[in-house]
Amino acid sequence: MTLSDQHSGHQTTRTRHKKSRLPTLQDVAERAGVSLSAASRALSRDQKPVAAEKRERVLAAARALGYSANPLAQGLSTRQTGLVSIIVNHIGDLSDLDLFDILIGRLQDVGKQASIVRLGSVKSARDFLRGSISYHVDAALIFSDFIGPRQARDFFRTNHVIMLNGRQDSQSLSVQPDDAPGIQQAVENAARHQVETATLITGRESSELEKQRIAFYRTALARYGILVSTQLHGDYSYASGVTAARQIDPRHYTDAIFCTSDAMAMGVLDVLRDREDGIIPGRMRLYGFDNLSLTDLHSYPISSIGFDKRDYVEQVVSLLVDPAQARKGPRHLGVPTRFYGRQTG
Amino acid sequence: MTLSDQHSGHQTTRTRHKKSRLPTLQDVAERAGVSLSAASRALSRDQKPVAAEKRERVLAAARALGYSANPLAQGLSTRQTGLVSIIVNHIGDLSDLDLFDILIGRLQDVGKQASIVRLGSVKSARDFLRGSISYHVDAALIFSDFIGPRQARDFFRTNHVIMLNGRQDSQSLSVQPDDAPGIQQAVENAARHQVETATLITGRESSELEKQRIAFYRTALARYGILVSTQLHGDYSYASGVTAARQIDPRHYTDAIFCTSDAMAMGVLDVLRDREDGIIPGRMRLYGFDNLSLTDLHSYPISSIGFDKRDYVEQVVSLLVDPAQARKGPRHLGVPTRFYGRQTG
DNA sequence: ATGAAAGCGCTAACAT
DNA sequence: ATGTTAGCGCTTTCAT
Repeated sequence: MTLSDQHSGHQTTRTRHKKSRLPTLQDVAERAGVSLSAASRALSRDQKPVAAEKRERVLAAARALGYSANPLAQGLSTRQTGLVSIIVNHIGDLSDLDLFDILIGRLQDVGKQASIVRLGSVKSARDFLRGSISYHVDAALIFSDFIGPRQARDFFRTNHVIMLNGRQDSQSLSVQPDDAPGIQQAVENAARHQVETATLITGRESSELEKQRIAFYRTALARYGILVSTQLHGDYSYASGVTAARQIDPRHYTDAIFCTSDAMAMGVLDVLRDREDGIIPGRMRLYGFDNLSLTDLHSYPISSIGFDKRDYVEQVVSLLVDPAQARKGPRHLGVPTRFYGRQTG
Repeated sequence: MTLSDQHSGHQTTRTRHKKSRLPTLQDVAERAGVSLSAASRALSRDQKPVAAEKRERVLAAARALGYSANPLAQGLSTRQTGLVSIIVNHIGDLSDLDLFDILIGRLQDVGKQASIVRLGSVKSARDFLRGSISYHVDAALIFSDFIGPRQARDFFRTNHVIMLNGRQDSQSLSVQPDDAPGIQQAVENAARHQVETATLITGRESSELEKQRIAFYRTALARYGILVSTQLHGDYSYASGVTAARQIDPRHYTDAIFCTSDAMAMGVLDVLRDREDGIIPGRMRLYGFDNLSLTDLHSYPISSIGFDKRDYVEQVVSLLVDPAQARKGPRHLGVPTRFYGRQTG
C-alpha cells in the first residue's frame, strides 16, 4: 500500500480483489485522505486527539461509504467483544419473562449485546461453554444453578462473572434477592387475618437457597405463633403444585398455604377450586412466590412475594459496567423482596 | 521467536509479557513442537492433511493447556462468527416462550450461538443494528415486525436473513405458519357443535398477516353457514380481550367466540365467568389462537389453533445451515397449523 | 504433509 | 496532532 494509493479516492489494491466486502476503516481512511490510525481516532467513541477538520472529513467519508466498524476486529485488539452471555438452564427457568426483557434492554443501553446460552443439562455444561463464544465474552451472567462459583471462574477465565443463581463465594460477584422482608410481610399479613395453621409447599430442598427460604418462613411463622401443619415438596412447577395440593388431607385443617413459587400456587388454586370437600378457596389464604405477571390475571389473583425487577437489573448492570469498582465495593449485592397483596392473601 | 524457544515446554517470549492470557494456538503449537499452521490444521473441524502422529501431539498439547479457540479471531479469518441474532420487539412479543427455548437449543445443536436483539422502538432500529455485533452475524432471524424484507437486507449485508414476521418478498428467506388448516378445523369443530352465530375478536388490522387470517375465518365460517354477528378489535393482549368481551351485548345472542390470540381468549374467558347475565361459559364455545402452553392450565382450558414448534424451528434451521441450498429450493417455508381441542371448544 | 508468511479489520504504542 | 508499525489469534495460500 503506497502513499499515493491512500490518497486516491478510488478502488485500492486491497478492495479490488475482494468482491463487494463491507467497507473497512481502510476504505474510510483512503476516501478521507487520512491515515488509518487517524480514521480510527476520529471514529473512536472516547475522545482521541484529532484535528476537528480532519474528524469531519472522516465522519463524512464513513457516512458516505455506509461504514460500520467490525466489532470482531475491534475485539481482537481491545479484548472487549461487547457480548455478555446469559447462562440459563432452560428459558423457562428464568421464572419471569419481564426480568429477561428488562435485562436485555439495559444491557443494550450500556452498549452490550446479550447472548443466551441454554445449558439444558449438567453434563454438557463445561464442554459446551469451552467451545462457544461464551468463553470469550465480556461478562457472563449465571442464572443456571448447574454452575457453581468455582466452576464459573474456571470456565470463564475472567473475573467478569456474575452469579445470579444464589451460588456464590467470597471471591465472586453476585446479585441476589433478599427473601426475608417479603416473607416476613406475607406472614404478617396472614397473622393479621387470624391464620393459625399453615401448609408449606416448597421446592427441591437440595438447593441452599430453598433451604434458607424455608427457614425464613418457619422463623416468621413461629414469631406469629402460626403452626406449620404440613410441609410438602414440589419442583416449582404448576404440575407439582397440583400434585401437592391433592395430598393435603381435607380433614386436616389448615387456613393458609405458602408456596415457594407462583406456578405451584397456581396449581394449588386450581385444585382448591375443584374441591368442595372442606378446603374452600374463600376461606383459605394462598401465598405464592416470584410475583409472576401471571398473578395479575383474573383467574390467578395470587398474593405473592417478589422484588423490583428494574432494581435488580440495575444492580447487575452496576457490577458490569465498572468491574474495577465492583472489585473494591461490596461483591454481593442484594435487592429486597416485598409482599404483593392480591385476592388470595 | 527462535526454534529452540518453540521446543521448550516453558514460557515463551510471547506468553511472558502478557500476564496470564488464555492459551493461544501459538502456545499449543510450541508445546507440541509443531508449526502454527500444523496446529491449526490438526484442530480444524474439517479434515485437513496432518500426520496422525502429529495430530495426536497437538490434541494432547491443547488438552494439557486447556486451549480453546477464540471464535473472534477465527471469525476475522473465516467471516463466520457462529453468532445468530434474533431480532424481536420485546421479549414478550415472542408469543410463545417454548418456541424461543426450542429455537435457541437447536441453534446450539448446529453450532450457533443465539444473540437476542431487543428493538424496543422503530426509530432506533437502523442505527442500533449498524453499531452492534448483529451487523456482523452469520444470520439474523427477524421476529420483529418493525423490519421489512428490504430493510433487513440493507441492514445485514448478508443474505442470511430469515424473515419470521410475515413480511417477506420474493428475494427473502422466510418461514411462516399456514393459518388456514387450523382455522378450518376450528370452525369445523364449531359447526359440528351446532354453532350458528359467532363473534370475532381480532388484532390490529393494519397487519397484512392479520387481515389474511380474518379472511380465513370468514371464509371458513361462511362455508359452514355460521353467521358473524360481531367483530371486535383488540391488540392481542389479555387486557384487550377483557375489554372486547365487555363490549359484547348480552342480549345479542352469539354461541361462539373466535379470538386471534390466546391471551385475548383468556381475557374473554375471565369476563364470561364473571357474568351471569346471559353469556354462560358452559353454553359458549371459545377458540383462541397460538396454542400457548398457558392453555394447558386448568383455569384456561381454551381450545386453540397452533403449529408444531419443533417443526417450525426445524424449518428455520434448515434455511440456516445450508443457505446455498436454501437459495435454490423454496425460499418461503410454511408450517401447517392445526386445531387443539380443549374444554372450551 | 508441512512451515513461512500473508492477511482478516482494527487499536495502541511509538515516533515525530 | 498525525502517521508508521506492530500486534490481537486465527485461517489460508503458497512453496517445498
